[in-house]
Amino acid sequence: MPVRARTELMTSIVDQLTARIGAAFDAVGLPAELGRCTESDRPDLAPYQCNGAMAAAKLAKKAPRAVAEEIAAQLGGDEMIADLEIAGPGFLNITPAADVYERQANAIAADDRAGAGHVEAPRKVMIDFGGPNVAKPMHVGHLRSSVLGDSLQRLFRFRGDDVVSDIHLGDWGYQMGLLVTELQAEQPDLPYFDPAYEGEYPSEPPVTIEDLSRLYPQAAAAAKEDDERAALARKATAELQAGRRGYRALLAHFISVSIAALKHDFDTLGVHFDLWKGESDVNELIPDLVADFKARGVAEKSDGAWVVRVARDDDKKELAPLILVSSQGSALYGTTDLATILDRKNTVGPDLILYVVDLGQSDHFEQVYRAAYKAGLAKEGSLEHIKFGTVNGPDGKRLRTRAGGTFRLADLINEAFERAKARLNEAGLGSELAPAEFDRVARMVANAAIKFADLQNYRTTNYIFELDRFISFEGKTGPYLLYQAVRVKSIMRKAEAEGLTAGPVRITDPAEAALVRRLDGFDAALQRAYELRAPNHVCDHVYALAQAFSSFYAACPILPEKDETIRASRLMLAQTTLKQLEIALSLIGLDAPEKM
RNA sequence: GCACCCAUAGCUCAGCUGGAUAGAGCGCUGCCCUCCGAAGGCAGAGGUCAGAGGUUCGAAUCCUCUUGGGUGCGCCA
Repeated sequence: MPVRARTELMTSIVDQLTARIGAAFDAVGLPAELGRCTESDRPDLAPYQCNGAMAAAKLAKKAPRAVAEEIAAQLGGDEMIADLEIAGPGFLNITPAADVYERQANAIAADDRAGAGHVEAPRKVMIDFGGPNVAKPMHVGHLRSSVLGDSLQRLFRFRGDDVVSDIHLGDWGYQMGLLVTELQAEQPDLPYFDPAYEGEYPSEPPVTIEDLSRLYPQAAAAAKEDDERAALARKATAELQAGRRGYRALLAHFISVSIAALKHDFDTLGVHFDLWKGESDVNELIPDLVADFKARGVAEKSDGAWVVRVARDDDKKELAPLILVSSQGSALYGTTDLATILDRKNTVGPDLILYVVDLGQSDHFEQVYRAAYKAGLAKEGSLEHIKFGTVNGPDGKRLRTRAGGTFRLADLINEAFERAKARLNEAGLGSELAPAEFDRVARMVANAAIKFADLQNYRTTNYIFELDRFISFEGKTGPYLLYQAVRVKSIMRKAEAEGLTAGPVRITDPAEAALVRRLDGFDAALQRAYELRAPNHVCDHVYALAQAFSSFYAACPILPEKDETIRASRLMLAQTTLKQLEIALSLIGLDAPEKM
């Protein structure tokens, strides 16, 4: 099959109509962009609409209805349009010819991407997951960067970009000094603390992940209370960054222990990174970067520190300068971020970097981006902060444990898993599946619940975490979507067992046409999600598709249908729906089992 | 104090570059399984889109102000 033919076939009905109506606008001397069609807001009147005539009225210096009539006259003999009516001030209501749906359905059925297109010019895109900290266990905030970032990496990759994802661990600052000194207080005899020690350090880490998650809060609390304790940690931080051997060896252990634990959590969620780099990886680049910034006048001295001024005249409020080197001589968060941009420029060469980080850090990233542009480390506009809101409890405040502490991500994942198992047992699935398979299905359900609940909201929304609602199999939830996919799979299995095969789509019922329209909207939904970096548009589409299938399923018998042609057609619709469902689900990180 | 994010049905949330009668889920009221998975479908009630101005043929959407909430604001990350 020639590629060009497929591309031609895969133009959505909306786009085909837009092209034709655009040409009609062009023919009467108006901009073709006015021909843009959309699915109708009034499906009771017609399935598609175009509002261009009203926008054209000013340009054409005519009444909008008159423009609409001219366009309608242009489109008189169009074989794709069965009916075109002018309504209200100048709406064009368009009903496509009956065979349009059939042709489109068959094209989508034949396409292994189920109608989804590619970006026109693929780019190299890096996705920065905003780094869990080595010292601290992941909390619910990390759920959002993980789930959102993962969906974006899947979406961008699917659309054709060359994506490199990086977890970007927080493994370098003051927190590390806190950890080192806290461990020293507990186990002063370890060789890492002996400056005179010259031998090899043990290859076995001196701590477990449990030790780390105990030591850090302990140290942080102590340092908050006691300035001397804090000073000790600061000194250790400086020595670590200066390269003190024992401390660097300890850091390597902390990182490897943390990565092992993080990998476990991320594997459970089904989130994967190409790179497990961290802040400490770019330390070597900092001295030259700082020297370069000073030499070129990008950085200047201010109150004993070296800063990069990033304020702009048209700012509504003055943005504080980015502090490159503190008055104590140490590198800060922003310095490391700049060095990371340099590192990525040298090793990956991205056209675009997306930072999936909560919106509380907006100012920080604005500073870093401006400094990077100013210094020529990145092209203006090539760094984007993909910001997101908080996960809240039922009280509308940040989600906390009953005791008031931060909510650990691992606990949340685990709780969802337990609830999913209980629910599946109620449904009698526990006795039907082998234990390992049962757990696998429960995991899929739990992840679907958590991920869909998160992604169906627009990124910046602060949403309330209610596991009861998310894990429900009824309504707009992840488990419901899995159920729909599983139901279609069951039909396809049964069809295969009975030796029934799919055939060309023929539209015999309004529910079939509605399903085709929904299938046909796939690419538009993906484009919107891609452009806005907003997977909630993918969620909307999957849910609408699942609903359209359910309506179709209720209205149109598939396997029981007596007419062979119609049965084959409906099987084709079911098969195509399943294909698109599975692709769409994969883009939000969900995976449907065979049975549940 | 300043900046940013937000305010839409009883509750939780959508709303694509401004378009007709503002949508979905939960909850509520009715129907629909001798038939493919009813974890479903169909129908209905429920809204001054926080408030007030403005731009526009047209505003939940854009601008200004007010009220109410969240977050951040020079040497933590």
